[in-house]
Order: sequence, then C-alpha cells, then structure tokens
Amino acid sequence: MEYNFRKIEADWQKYWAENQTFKAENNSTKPKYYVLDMFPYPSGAGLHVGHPLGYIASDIYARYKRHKGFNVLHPQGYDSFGLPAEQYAIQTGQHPAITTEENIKTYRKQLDQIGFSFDWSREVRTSDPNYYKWTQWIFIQLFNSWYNKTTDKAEDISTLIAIFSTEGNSEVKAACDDTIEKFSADDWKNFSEEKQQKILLQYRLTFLSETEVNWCPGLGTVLANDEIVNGVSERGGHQVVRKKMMQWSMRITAYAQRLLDGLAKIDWPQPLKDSQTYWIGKSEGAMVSFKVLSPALSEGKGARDSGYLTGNQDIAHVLLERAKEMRANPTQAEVFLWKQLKSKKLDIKFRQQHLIDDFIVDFVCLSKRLIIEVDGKIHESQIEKDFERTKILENKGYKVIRFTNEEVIGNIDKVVSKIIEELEKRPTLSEGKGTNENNEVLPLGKDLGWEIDVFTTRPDTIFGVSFMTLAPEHDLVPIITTPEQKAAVEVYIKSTAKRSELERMADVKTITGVFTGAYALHPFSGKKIPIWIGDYVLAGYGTGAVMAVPCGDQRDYDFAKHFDLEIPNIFEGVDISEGAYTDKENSVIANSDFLNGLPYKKAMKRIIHEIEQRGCGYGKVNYRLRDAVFSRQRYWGEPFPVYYKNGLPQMIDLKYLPIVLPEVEKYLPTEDGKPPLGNATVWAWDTEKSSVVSNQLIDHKTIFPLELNTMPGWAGSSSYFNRYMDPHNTEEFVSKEAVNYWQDVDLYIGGSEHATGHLLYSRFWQKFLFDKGIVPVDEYAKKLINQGMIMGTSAFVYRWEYGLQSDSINLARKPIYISKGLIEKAIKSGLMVSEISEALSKIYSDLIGYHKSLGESLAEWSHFNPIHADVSLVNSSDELDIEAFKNWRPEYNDAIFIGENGEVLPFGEDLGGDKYIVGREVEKMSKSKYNVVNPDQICEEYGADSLRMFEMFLGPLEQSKPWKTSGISGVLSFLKKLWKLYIVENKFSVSEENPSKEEFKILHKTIKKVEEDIDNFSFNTSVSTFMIAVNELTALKCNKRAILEPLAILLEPSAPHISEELWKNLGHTTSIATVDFPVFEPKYLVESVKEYPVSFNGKMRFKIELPLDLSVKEIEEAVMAHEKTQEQLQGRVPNKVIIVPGKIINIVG
RNA sequence: GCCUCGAUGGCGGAAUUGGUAGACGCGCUGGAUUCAAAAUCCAGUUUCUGCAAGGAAGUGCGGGUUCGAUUCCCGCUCGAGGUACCA
Repeated sequence: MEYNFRKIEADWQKYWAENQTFKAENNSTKPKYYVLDMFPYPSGAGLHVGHPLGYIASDIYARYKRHKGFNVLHPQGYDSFGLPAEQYAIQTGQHPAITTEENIKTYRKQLDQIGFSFDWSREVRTSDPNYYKWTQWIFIQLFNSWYNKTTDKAEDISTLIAIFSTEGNSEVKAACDDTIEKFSADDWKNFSEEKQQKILLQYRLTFLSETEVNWCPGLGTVLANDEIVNGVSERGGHQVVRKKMMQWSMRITAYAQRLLDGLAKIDWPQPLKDSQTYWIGKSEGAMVSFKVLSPALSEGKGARDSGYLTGNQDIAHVLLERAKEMRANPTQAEVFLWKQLKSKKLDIKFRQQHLIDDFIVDFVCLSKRLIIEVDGKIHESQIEKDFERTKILENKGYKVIRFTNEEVIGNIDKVVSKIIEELEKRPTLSEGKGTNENNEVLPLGKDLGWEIDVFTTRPDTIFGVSFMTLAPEHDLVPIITTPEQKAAVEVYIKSTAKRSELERMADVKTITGVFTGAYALHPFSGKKIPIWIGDYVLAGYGTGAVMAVPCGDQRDYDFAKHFDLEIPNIFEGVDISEGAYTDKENSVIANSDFLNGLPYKKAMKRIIHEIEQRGCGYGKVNYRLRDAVFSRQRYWGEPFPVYYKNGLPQMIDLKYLPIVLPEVEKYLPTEDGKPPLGNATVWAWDTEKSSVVSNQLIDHKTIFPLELNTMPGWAGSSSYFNRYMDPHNTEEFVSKEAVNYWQDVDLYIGGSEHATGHLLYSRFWQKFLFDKGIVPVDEYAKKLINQGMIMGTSAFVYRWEYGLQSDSINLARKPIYISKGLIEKAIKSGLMVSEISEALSKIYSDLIGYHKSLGESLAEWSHFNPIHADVSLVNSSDELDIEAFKNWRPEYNDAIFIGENGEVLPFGEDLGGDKYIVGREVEKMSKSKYNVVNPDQICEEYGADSLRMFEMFLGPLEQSKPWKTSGISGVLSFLKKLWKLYIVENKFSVSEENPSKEEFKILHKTIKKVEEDIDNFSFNTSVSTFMIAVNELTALKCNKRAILEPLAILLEPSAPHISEELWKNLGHTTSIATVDFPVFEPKYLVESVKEYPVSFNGKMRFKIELPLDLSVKEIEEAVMAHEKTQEQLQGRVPNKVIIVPGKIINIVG
C-alpha cells in the first residue's frame, strides 16, 4: 500500500467541496475565530510558490483553531479591479471582465489543489456589482458625513447644517479646508442653495477639490503616492508629473491622530507600525506669522522714491481722503463695471478706489492681486506715467488690466469674461492686513500688509532666526521680491522648476537659493530678517516657508554658511562652529530675552504662550499625511454614484445602487481628454423616473452629467473583511447580527508592502464605519503578520564570448556554453583550463592555436557571459536538461555544451556521464528572471501536503528566504515514513495494544511542542518536531492506535489530505477537521534522571547522568568525584562550583 | 542621511526566561540492497589537529557585563526593506 498522494489529495478536495466542510455559520455556541488573508489580484501569470506562503500559514492556524473548538471564519476572494486587465483590454480589446473571470478560474484551480480550508460560499470579488454596490454605498456615507473635532468623530452632515443655521460656522471645529470664510447663522440662511452646497463640500469626508496630483501620462491616470516608486509609476515605470486637477479626495487627515492612537492597541509588527507612524508624520510646534516689511523701511526703496509722488506730509491721510472723494464721484463706466464686479456672478471680493501702497486704483481684487483700471479722458495725457505706475505695481506682484470707457459701456460681457479669465490664471492669496475693519488703509511705513506664516517644531529657538526661506513656488515670492532682485529670482525659479523630482532627490547636497530683497519683522526682537528663496523648502509641506534657525537646524546652518548669513547662537554652553546643535531634549536656551536659561520643554511652553498672547501665531500639530486622492481616470474600477447639478456633485439615490460599470468600445480616454467612461453611450440602469443614458442622468426629464472617473484600487479592499461576514446580504453592507458576532479579524496575514496603502486606508474606513455605528470596533484586525518574500533561485548558463568583436574568428561560430565548475576554475586562475582547451579543440581545432598565440590569458581573448536559464530546465542536482534548453528558445537551438569534466556534450551517443551544471543565484522570484516555480508542478510531483509542509519548513514565516525545490524531497520522504507507521505487511493496520512509556513520551512531547509552535507561528520548527516524532516512532516500530490516532490530528493542520486519509483508515466515517486537539499531559514527560553537562569556565567538557532529586551538595560531591573532573582540574582546586539543579554544572578554576 | 530588520556549517535554518551551539532537512562521502538504476535503509559530515581516543578554536568585527553570552550593553562592518531636504 503505497502513499498515493495524487489520489488521496484529489479525493479529499472533492469531499471537502461536496460536504462544505469549512463553511462557517454566523451563529454558533462555539467561540468565534476569524482568520483572514489579503485577497489576491488575479493576474494573468497565475500563482508561483511565493504566493501561497501566507495562505498556508493562515490555513494551518485556521485548521488548528477548529480542532481547538472555535467556529472559524476563513474566507477568500479576489481584488479583481485593477490596471493589468485594463491594459490588456487596451491592447487586445478583450473586456477586462472576461480577462478577470479567466484569471480567477486559474487562481481558483491553483488554490484548490493546495487544499485550503476556505469557506468559498463567502467569496467576494471587488469587480462584482453586488459587491461594489457597497463600495459605492460607503462612498455615499462618507460624502454625507463631516468630522466634528469637538466630539472627535464623524457625524452626519445634517448636524453640521443644524449648527450653521443656528450659530454660523465660527465656533465649529471641524476637519475641513482651512480657507473657509466665516459666516453667521443669518449669512447661512441667506446663502443660495448653491453656495450652501459649496460650503458643505468643504466639510464632507469625501470631497471634490482642485488638487495637485501625480499625473502619469503613460497610464493616463493619477497615482497615489504609494503607487509611485523612485519617481516613476510602480506599474510600468512610466514618468509621473505634478498636475492640478479636480479630484475626489478622502479626508483621511481627519483621522490622523486616531490612526496613530489605534496602533497602541493592535498586535501588528513593530516595523509596520513604525512606517505608518512615520507616514502620518505628526509633529508638534507652532504657527508663527512674520510681517513683511515695506521696501521703504527695509531698503529705502519704494514707490515714494520713484518720483511719482512727492511731498513728505502724511501721505496716507491725504490719499485716503482722495480715495473717499473719488468713490463718491464715480464715472459712468466705473458705476457700470462696479455693478458687475459686486454681483455674485464673480463670487470674489473687489474693492473700489482702493489704496495700494501709494497709488489709488479703480478696482482691485486683493486675494488675486488683480487691478482693473478704467481709463477716462483725464488719463489720456498721462500714458507715460501710467506705464511707470503699472510697472511699479507689477513689481509688487499685481497684475494690472486696463479697459477704456468705451469698452466697458459698449461690451460689458467681453470685459467681464476677460476679468474672469485673468482671475482664473491668478493664484488665490489670503487678503493682506493692509486695511482695518472699516476697510480703510492703514498708515504706511509699518508693513506691507503681508505676512509669512511658518510652521516650526522649534518655536523655542525663535530668537535664533536670522533669515527666512520660502519655497520657490510660494505665493508671496512674486509680490515681495524687490525690483533689484526680480531678475535673479526669476532666473532661480526657472532653474528649480526645471530640476525634476528625481534630480532633486539625487542631489540633496547642492545648496541653492536667492535673496528676494525683502525683509520680515521678527515678532519678538523686532529685527529685520532677510527673506530668501531656496529649494530645500518644499511647497507641499507646512506653509512652504520656514523661519531659519541656523544654529539649531543643519539645513539652515548649511544654507547660512553657503550664503554667508548670520548664525547667532542661542544655546547655552554649546559650540556651533562646526554644525547646528540639534539635540532638543538637552538644549538650554540663551540670548533669547524671556526664554533665557529655560530647557527645551519649558521654553516651548513659554514661547507658545507668548506667541498666542501677542497674536502672532498659535500652537499647532502638523501632520505629514495628506488627504487621499480618490479619482482615477480608468475604466476598470468602481463607478462613482455621482452626477452633477450646476457643477456641484450630487449623490445618486441609494435605491439605484449599484451604478453598474457601462460598456465602452474603447478603453482609452476620449478624444477630448475625458476618462474612458466618457466613451459610454448606454449606462445599464433604467427606471421609470430616472435613467442614465449617454453619460447623463435624466431625472424628471432634466439631464445631468455623470461622474466619469472611477475609484482607485484601494476602494474595494478597504472594508472587504467586513463584507465576508455577511456577503450575500442585499439590504445592508453587513447585518448587525453578523458583525456583532464576528466583530473583527483575529489574525490577518499578508505582505508588508501594503503598510502605507491598504493597511492604512482600511483602518481609516473602519474608524469611519465605527463612528457611524455600522461596525462595533474601530480597529478591524487584532493581530497582523507579514509573511516574508520567497526568493527565486535563478539558474545561469555561461556563454563563452570568444575573440574580439572585430575578429573574424567570431563569424559562423555556434554559441558554446561551459559548465559552472570549469568557469569557476578558469576565473580563479585567470587562465584557460586544460579541460576547456581540449574540448574546444574537438569543436573548432583552429581556436586552440588562436588562443595559444595570445598567451593563454583568459581576459585577453575571451570572457563568460551568464545567461538566465529557466529553472524548470534544471534538475535538483543543478544539472541542465540540454535537449530541453536547446528547444526552449530558437537562439539556443544550435548551442554546444562543455560539461563539468570537459566533455563536449551533444557529440556522440554516450555522454560519458558528464553533466552540464548551472550556476545559481538568489533573486526576487519573477517571470523575467525565469526563476518562478509553479505550485501546480510541485503538487503534481510531490503532492500538496509536501508543498504545504515544505513552504513552512523553509524558515520563519516573517523572514524572506530562498526557494530551492530540491529540499522538498525531505518532506516527501517524511510523509512516506509517516504513512508506513500505519501499514503492516502492506495493509493498513494499527495495534490496539497499550503504548509503552517511551511511546507516550514521544507523543506528548510532540503535542506540547507543536502546540507551542503553532501558537507562536513558528511553523518551521513544528515541521521539524513532526520529523523527529516520526523518526523516533519508526525506530521503536510503534504501530499503536493510542499513539497514531492523536498523531494524525496533530498533523492535520499542516498536512490535511494525508491526515484525513489516515483518519478514515483508522475507522472513522467523518472528517478529521473538527476533532478535538490531543491534550498534553505533563505526567508523561516527568524524568527522574538528568544528563548534566559539566562545564569548565563555561566550556562544556563532558556529561554526567545524575538523579534529579539530588541536592546541590550531593551533585557537587558526585561531580567532584568524577574521574573526568579530576582529569580536567589536574590537581587544581576549583575557585567555585556553580550548580543549577536540573540545568547545568559549571566549575570555575 | 534617518527608521526598521538581519548576519550561526557547503545550503535553508534550530537553540522560546543568559545555561550542552549547529536540532530538523537539503547537499555531500562511504556502505547495504539491486544484474543495473530508481526507491529504500545504515553510518559519517562546523573548522583545525590527530591513525585513533582525544585536544583546541568557533555564532559578521572590536570591546564590556557575567561563574557562563548566538542571547544583555557599548562601538563598528556588511546586507535587506521602508523613507526621502517634513522645518
């Protein structure tokens, strides 16, 4: 009776499927246990042996828990939306759904033959409308929610509307867009519906906004930060550029603090927690505003010195009077235009007859720095002066556009559209503080009304500020730059814009920057602080500006040194001549007025208090985490349940969900640049009152455009684990009963590459769903394990490259491949080895003379080129199947091989026992390296149980380790040996005799160890334990039921097929799957004697067997009396004898 | 640069609280069985030294704590992964 794994495995896989052995019930008297795998993306390449590693580990654990009396949920599904299927569709026209369906079939077949205990009745696929209905549903829930910072949770948007209509928004603490204007309850009520919706959109947890995104032209879509590797797209390696686009975003930043806090209560790997913590990037500090000084005060250069205005009376006063007067007496054209500018149409604030610096302008939009002048008759004689005035204003960052009276009166629409066009081109700035509450211009000479806000984690070092640095893209740069510096600044900005992200990354050391000519006012010391621009300051982080403290920050220090700026020292007793002092915990502040003598923590407290007192800033926590962009310009993803009304997004009613992905003819963007969904003419959704046709929602005969973007890859995977609890529910995402029963995932196994993607987004969604009362816990996975990567062992053949390229000897030669041993020998000596020479002379006799004439030096006349050979062409002894290799690819058809012993292999009938041995190297398993090992082949050749045990046996689950198929034979022979224990005279038979003490001891030490190992996820050592047990039982010829029956149960989680078969043959009629795990009984392991190791000065020298009940004194006597002890001591008297009873004896001499 | 993890025979790895370093498996060597091969079984296999019994050294490198360190501490080297001027 042979161990016929092929038949056994096929039989049991069929049995499990037919009997739904692993179907989990949503109610049970047993305690629940939820074991989850990261569901796969079904790629066209199928599985290689690296993929199932984590699945095998989780399957062992799931099966183990079933034996331990748990109701186990162990589901599997497919993350089936994604780029490869879409790329394939673009190339071939095949619908991604078909490709995906085919790939899933392959995956399922491959998974099934490994014998997983998945509950397939709960399978989910993210691309299935019945599944993505709920992804769309969660999106709508997010849209209908805002984050209340007072209650610290997400709430329905209706609670926000209630607050707005009773008290306005000034007291609302919400996670929202920072730039929202303040309004009162009355304002709110008076706002148009449209305006109200616009405001609400800035508070919603998923919102539309113009964001700078990573645009990948090669893929025609935006990418998330974690989809970009080294500045290029993770998939395909295409170039990525920054681009502003209207995009859906998810307000994950609202949860930044809770995402950090939650890490403390989950058992996840520390490195993964660290990378999430770093990604969230919390830093505590303060926002500080620095006033920008007017050029008049800073450099003595300003408008007044330009000769345009003269006189030294109180200019401001005079000008203010004049402005008032002019406002009171407008021209007809001015009145006409003012009406337009004031109307809600432009939705932006303009001022009339306003004072800018020393000039009165007709109209100005301060937040856009746009001045509109209407030229009447009076100005006609002043063209030259106006030109000069425009120049000065433009130097201050204003754009001046002029219209004539005739233009304004004659074609006001054209004028307005020109203004709108200009407005759209200009960046929006917060209005300066150049005016007081009555909209009157403040006296000049104080400041320009501009402030530079900086975020700093070291406000305590504020007295060390000796300059400021702005990012080149900072909004204020064009405004504050002085005319003298304008050219230099422009050149600098151009040069930094040219430097790509990659270059900037590669070249961190080069310090570049330029002075703007402007100065800021130090809020405490009152000193003038020069304002610089430098590309070490990033526009995207904080405010895009820093207060530079060269004595406390190395980058500021380097910048100061490079441009010879002041480096004041504000640390007590610290030398900063060589570099900045960055040890904040141990710093004591000096030369800093009221902060003198204070250590870091006290100084921080004091300065933040002072900053807030003076109104020049406030304490602030800043996060590196950005809101997650949620739009993709793809076809193969979830459609948004969104249409647009007056340009504002509206959620499609829940009753119409799912919004099914429409058919398209082409999967590329449309000709006018819309996403692929723009190609859809018919949306598969039609009801009596509403229907979706031709990209439009028709509701009561009104036509609205639909959202044409689709959701990103992480949408479908962010809550799939909850859906497994209740996958067929058509009424709810998950029922209360189901989610209250299963609660959360007890064990989650998957790769660490998802640390800052899926594993962060899914925690965010879970917290949101928790806030909304949909799920009962706010962390979905109690324990997470990252399985390590399995590396491939690539095989190389060595092609002999002979002669120089120009050499005629190269021509008409067949490629020659030389075996690894000979290559190594040749490379080591640097000379031609005789085996190769002789072989070569057999092939091409003329070659020998050739290389001899060159003095036999290898390097001079040839070298060896390693070439990847497919690992399936190599056997377990690294021997190449020459015929198969030659047939593998056409270019190898006429190859010639020189074997390990120097024989020319294809010649003659007898190969003389020589072999071609390949070289080996461990690399990442990948198709392009021809080192992937297919699990199907392994199952066919060695069986699924062998594959399962071998994958575990390779090493610790979390480590990356190389795959070498040859090792699997050890596991197979173990299974054969195990099988034989149950066989007597070629028949299945066990003895009913009572086991001996020794046999019981083997069994129980195995139970103990295996239990410990599985509990610690140390599956590799549990395999060893089984091998030891089987070896020992074989040695005892043990054939007793009382030992072999529990052994089968112990082994079931790791090798389920053989265990089921043994169990059946032991006379059982039902599956072994839920049989109780054997109970460890310590009594079988009690010993009466111990073989003590005896060490001398810590080195073990010999062993001595002693009864365990001896006292320390008796042990010492016995050891000292031992002849070997005397031999070691050679008459010396030991200084000390250490005895740890039951453990060790150490004699110190 | 910073963060994290790691380094043990020819190879994968074991040693769970500081207590016999190298379990278990692969590979290799020798033997049995066989006409032969596969399969199977037995013995050996860290290094150096020795015919052997034995002896000595040894867990990336250099120090330290300890009766005793692969394990703990300090300082390095190398490798893998993450991150990238985060103010």
